[in-house]
Amino acid sequence: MYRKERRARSEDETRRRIVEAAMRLHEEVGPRATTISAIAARASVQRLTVYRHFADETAIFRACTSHWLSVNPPPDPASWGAVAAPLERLEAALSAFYSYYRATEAMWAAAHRDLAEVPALQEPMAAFARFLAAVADGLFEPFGIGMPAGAPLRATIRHALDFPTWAGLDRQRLPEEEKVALVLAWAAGAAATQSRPSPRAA
Amino acid sequence: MYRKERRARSEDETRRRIVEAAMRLHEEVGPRATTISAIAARASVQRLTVYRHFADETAIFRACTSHWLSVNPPPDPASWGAVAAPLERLEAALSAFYSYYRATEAMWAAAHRDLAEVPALQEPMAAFARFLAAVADGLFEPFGIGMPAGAPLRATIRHALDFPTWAGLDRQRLPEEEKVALVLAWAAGAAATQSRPSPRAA
DNA sequence: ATTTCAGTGAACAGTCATGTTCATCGGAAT
DNA sequence: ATTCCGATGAACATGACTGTTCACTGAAAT
Repeated sequence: MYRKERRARSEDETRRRIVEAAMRLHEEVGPRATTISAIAARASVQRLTVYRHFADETAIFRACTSHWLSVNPPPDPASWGAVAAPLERLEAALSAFYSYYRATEAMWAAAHRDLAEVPALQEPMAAFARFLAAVADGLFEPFGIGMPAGAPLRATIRHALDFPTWAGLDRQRLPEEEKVALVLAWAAGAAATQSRPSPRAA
Repeated sequence: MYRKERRARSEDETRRRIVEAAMRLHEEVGPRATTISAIAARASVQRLTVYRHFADETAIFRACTSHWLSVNPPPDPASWGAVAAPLERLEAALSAFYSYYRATEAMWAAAHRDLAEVPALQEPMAAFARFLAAVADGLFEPFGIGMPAGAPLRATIRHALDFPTWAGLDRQRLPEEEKVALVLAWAAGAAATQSRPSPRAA
């Protein structure tokens, strides 16, 4: 029989080169504008070879996403799990997310931009949104504010964790520490509104 | 001579139809994906006719932008100019912007999404950003906080005026009044940090 | 030495958009 | 009645990408 060893390795090498090329293009021009031709050229591989390794663009996409996430893992909630004080915990999480966003800015910007046009992007982005929601809950809970009253604080935390929020503050040229400090101020303000009753009956 | 009267009117009619078609397409599929062919089809006009009326896509673009802005004028700072109390003034402005954004959501989302890929979009968007900066200044000033100290509040107001901020809060399903209330809470929190000194010397 | 097969290079058909030319229609202006 | 000219419809060349076929190469595996 034919078991192939070194052969399989060089095969994997080619595949890896294709995935890496696709990844860099997703980052540079966005997933939407990334053509199979461009991937092949960037990987120094024949276009046909790409087709041989991946059935369709979605398959390339999946490979890219998981590879990229393994190289750029999002912040781990465990890293601030030990911090008991709610504000410090929030600060730790925000710092982690904001430096993550700074490091991976190009990819997140591209992903958000092309979200509507690239169906294969929607599942992973939705998953990340669920992750952010869970993180927000984990940061909100230690404040010990009940849910109808805590809604503003909860919404503030969730908003702060979003990439577009970071990007918006970054466009204002705020350095990372000031972004974090600003959000902490918002949280303080939002927490203070908890008692403000909605104008029900006049 | 040939002065054309009714003729000119029907000519303008055609032009108007083209601009309207382009506008609706910009809103529906985004400026980037709007092709001249699609504009012609939508306007029930021959493709060649579009070329006759506009030299290049940029020309169509300019016509669209100005027409759209005349139909959808952004909030006028004069409408809250009379409100003296800084917080109420801020509230009035935010309400105005947020209902404007709700009404024109599709276009703003498309514009922000395609900003990088459509050069003709960059000038008008930059102009709008300058407008927002001016509005932010006008809302910040009445608080009477000096500039080094007031930076967080100023940044908060500017952030709140951005379309992506509105869109992010909207994705959290906050109704307009709650968005405004939330931002007011942030502003209160940001204003309260004005005295916090930065850790200069240890 | 021979088999196997990933990758090559070239070609082809198909889709969609661009920008340009040309002869022609038909209503408005004279 | 005749001229003007905006709009038409069809055609053509161009460029980019997709997906597929085919014969071929060359190195790894036997």
